Amino acid sequence: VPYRYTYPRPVLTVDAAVLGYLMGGGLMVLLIQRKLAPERGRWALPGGHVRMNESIDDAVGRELEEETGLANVKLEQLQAFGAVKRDPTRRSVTVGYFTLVKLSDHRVQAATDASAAEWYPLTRLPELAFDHCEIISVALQRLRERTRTQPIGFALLPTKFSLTDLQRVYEAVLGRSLDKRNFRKKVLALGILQELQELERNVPRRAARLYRFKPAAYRTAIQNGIYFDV
Amino acid sequence: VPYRYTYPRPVLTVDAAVLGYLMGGGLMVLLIQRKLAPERGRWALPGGHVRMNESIDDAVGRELEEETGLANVKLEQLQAFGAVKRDPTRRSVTVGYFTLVKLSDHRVQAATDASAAEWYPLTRLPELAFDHCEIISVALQRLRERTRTQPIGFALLPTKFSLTDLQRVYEAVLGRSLDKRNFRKKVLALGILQELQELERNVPRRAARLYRFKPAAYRTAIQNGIYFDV
DNA sequence: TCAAAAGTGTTCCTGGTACACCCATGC
DNA sequence: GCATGGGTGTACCAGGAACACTTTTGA
Repeated sequence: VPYRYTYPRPVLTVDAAVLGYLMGGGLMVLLIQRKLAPERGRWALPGGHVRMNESIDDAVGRELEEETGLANVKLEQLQAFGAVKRDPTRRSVTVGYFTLVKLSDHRVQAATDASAAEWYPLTRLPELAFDHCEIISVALQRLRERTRTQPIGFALLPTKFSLTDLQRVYEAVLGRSLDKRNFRKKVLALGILQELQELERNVPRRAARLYRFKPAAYRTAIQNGIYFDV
Repeated sequence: VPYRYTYPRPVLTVDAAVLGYLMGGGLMVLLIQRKLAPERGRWALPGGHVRMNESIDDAVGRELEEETGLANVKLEQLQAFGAVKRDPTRRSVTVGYFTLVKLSDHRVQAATDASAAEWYPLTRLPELAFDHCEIISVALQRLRERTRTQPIGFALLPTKFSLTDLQRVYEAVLGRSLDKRNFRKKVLALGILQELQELERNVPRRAARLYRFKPAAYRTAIQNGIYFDV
């Protein structure tokens, strides 16, 4: 039974830019290969149609899980993308979302409308469907703003990490190098890091001390925001 | 002829939170009274349906002009609002926009789907249709962030204004009072103000000097952003 | 002469920035 | 012993914050 409306309606979709950090590889984004038209076979952000009985926030979480297996991820809305020709085959409007995940936490796996799901480095993206390249660039912009007010590094790193790891994350996100001494001073001053009695293993140099974030202080920081001007 | 689709589609609309500043009255928002269902007779943000052959950015400008007479206004997107029950009568998703205008520049006039168009102070809003109250609060939040990076005062004030006028704008937006001497020092240091050989008239006190912004320097500031931490 | 707001500088202190050398480890 | 990154402290400077009195004008 087709659905009938007095006036035409654009298709409404949601898309998720899920970012992760690969040690030694920089920022990564999770892509799927489309199994269906339009843009069949091309790489794209996970996403899909909004159903009538779910909010757009719920829709993007569902689509992400369906297509990549990533579940229980809290996504933040970026904005709507509504250029007339963004989908050459029909009028569609999408709402972009983004989030940060630890690569180590998630083994991604293609499913439903995706024939593959893979992490790609932001610096070497394949040709993407629709305006997904623009969505990713808005996500990156948002992430850069976020560094000032949220402890983003900890969403991206494994539980235990060295201060150098953390600095590399910030350098990858901001796209510039930072002063080691000043970075450590500032990040330790936030008071959300706990020094562990543990060092890196199997490195061909002096092993770095490992840290983790203090869960309570970290939650407070997330909620109240921080002021971290690197 | 009704339009038919294989899957159901939410209605897609756009809404504009147009903010102005009234001397002595604080921040104002432009509202219309709805002439049509749903929410007929209730006050709401100007807005309406997105057509198939226009971008969402174009749609919001068109709707604003149609309903209030405000034309050639550059609106900035906030985000999409897509809770399932935001419109109790049907599934609809809206994209919120906002902009700043000089009250003095615009005589608003209701038209098409609006039976009235009026400025309301943000502090005394009537009961609003749908989730428009939330859209306004997101707009205000965005405006506060904007004070750091854009010379917002000048979008809201008449061409000639005193430094006290400008300070009142920032106080209204930020919701706190500012130190007069520090404010003047900082705002003059931006180098986008031109001192005029002209004073206020008809005030029952010492008249304040008037300023205007230097057009060239102002445009540069808009483009490159400023750093203005009041 | 009173009320009301205009206009004006200085001091203190915090916090950012720049900067170089020794240390520990694995090979 | 050498290459590699780990780890550490100081000095300078800019800019923010706090703060009070005199001036002008109209009523």
